[in-house]
Amino acid sequence: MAPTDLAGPAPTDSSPAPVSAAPVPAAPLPAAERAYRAVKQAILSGESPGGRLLSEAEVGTQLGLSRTPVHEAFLRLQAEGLLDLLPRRGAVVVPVAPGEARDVLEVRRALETAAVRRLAEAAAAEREALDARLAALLADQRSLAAEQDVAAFAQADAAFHVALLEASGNTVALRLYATLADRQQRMTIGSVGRRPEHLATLVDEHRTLAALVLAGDVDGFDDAVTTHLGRTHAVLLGGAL
Amino acid sequence: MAPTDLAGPAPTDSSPAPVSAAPVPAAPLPAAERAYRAVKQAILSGESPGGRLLSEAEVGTQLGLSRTPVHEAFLRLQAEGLLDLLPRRGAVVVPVAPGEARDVLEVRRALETAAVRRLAEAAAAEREALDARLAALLADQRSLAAEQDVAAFAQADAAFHVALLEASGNTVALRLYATLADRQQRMTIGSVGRRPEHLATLVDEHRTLAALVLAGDVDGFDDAVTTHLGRTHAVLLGGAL
DNA sequence: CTGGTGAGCCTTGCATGCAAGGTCGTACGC
DNA sequence: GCGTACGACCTTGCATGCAAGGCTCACCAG
Repeated sequence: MAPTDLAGPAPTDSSPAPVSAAPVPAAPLPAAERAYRAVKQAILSGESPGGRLLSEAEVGTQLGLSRTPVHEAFLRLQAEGLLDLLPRRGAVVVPVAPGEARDVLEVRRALETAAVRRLAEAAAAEREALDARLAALLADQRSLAAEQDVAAFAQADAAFHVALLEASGNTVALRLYATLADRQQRMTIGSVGRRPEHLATLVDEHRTLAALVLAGDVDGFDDAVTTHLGRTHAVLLGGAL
Repeated sequence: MAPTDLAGPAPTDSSPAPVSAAPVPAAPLPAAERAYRAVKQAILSGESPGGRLLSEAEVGTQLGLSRTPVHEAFLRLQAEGLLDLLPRRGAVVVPVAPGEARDVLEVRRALETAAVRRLAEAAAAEREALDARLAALLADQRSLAAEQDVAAFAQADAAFHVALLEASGNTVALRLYATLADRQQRMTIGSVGRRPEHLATLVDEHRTLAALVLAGDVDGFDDAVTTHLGRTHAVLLGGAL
């Protein structure tokens, strides 16, 4: 058994919270949320690979929770397309589909270009405010690229692209975009760190993208971001450039 | 009380399924699924307007279910962005945001154009197969337009656009697109039937779109679909053309 | 009349219990 | 040896019970 390893210590008693010595000062986080994050993390990190059969009781025991919050977590993950709930069988981790990388990249391109299109129609002041924000993010990326910290860079990269969506003000697009980030993380993890020497190239491309946004050049952005997304994927995943 | 009217007869006993005289031969549908559909329908149809506070017990009573399946339904609807769950308060129906129509339309345009772009790169045979399918859908639409059955036409219209996404083979995009349809339905319902005399125009535009897809003219499609989506929204919603 | 305080009611969070459904393994018949 | 049927186990579906948290409203003091 023991398909995954979601919890640390196995709780022998059923007390709700084992006192918790977490440094987080905030509320102890509801059980359902803990279950959700734990299972999602296990899936995205590849710890629970595609095809794995998860059972509520099993996960619940490992996390020291009852089945109820785990069940709810499974439901949420099914809605996100990460889990497939089989009626009376269990929950299987949906395997990454063969062409999923291409699918995600295409949608990201479409959403980002749409965001830039809206920005191009907005007041120049709005674009300049965004540009200032992007400049700050670029500075971070430059140092991360210099340190060749691929994991941190991946996060900074995501922040850059999300900033575009946020600035566009299209909340519907932003929500959809967020689910894509999860999927991409899942595809990327496990091969992170493949090409740290190319991170600087990605930063350069980000600078170019920022300039195109500021200029309101939608077509130029569309071309550039298409290339960029493909390269990002290649660098982080270690595929062909 | 009685904010919504989700159930028909009030079940006095707690038997799981009241024999059910439904003509559907399939399984009696799980309780959680029934709760989900009922609540979603109530939201999308506008029966439960934005801002309304729903309680699990209340809905459960109306549907003859316990709180558990209703709770699960609420969770799913929150994931879809239709419900906002307040920790110990209840669930409020998320109101349609002011710019939501524009947001949805932009994303639809982006996703559809992306689909056509991929189709344009695919084999011509694939486009021809799609074209045949679209032609069949167009025939349906023509008769529905003639009958000025706006509700049925709205469904046929959705089917046309979904067919494009399906044919592209981008399952990620297709999933995202499906959630958009829900939102658009919610914006549309309540004003359906405003401009039945313009349905023929929409059919014509669909024919044009189909031709552009067949020809692989991505830019032409992008332009045409942008106009078309705006007009569709206007016709079904009764706004300015 | 106004401000504050307390209790009660309402809500959900979560654990548990029971029952139904499915799968797999085994034993039996051929 | 092979096919089939039966049984036990494992899974989820859902109802229920208990407890915690928040809001509202009434009551009281000033």
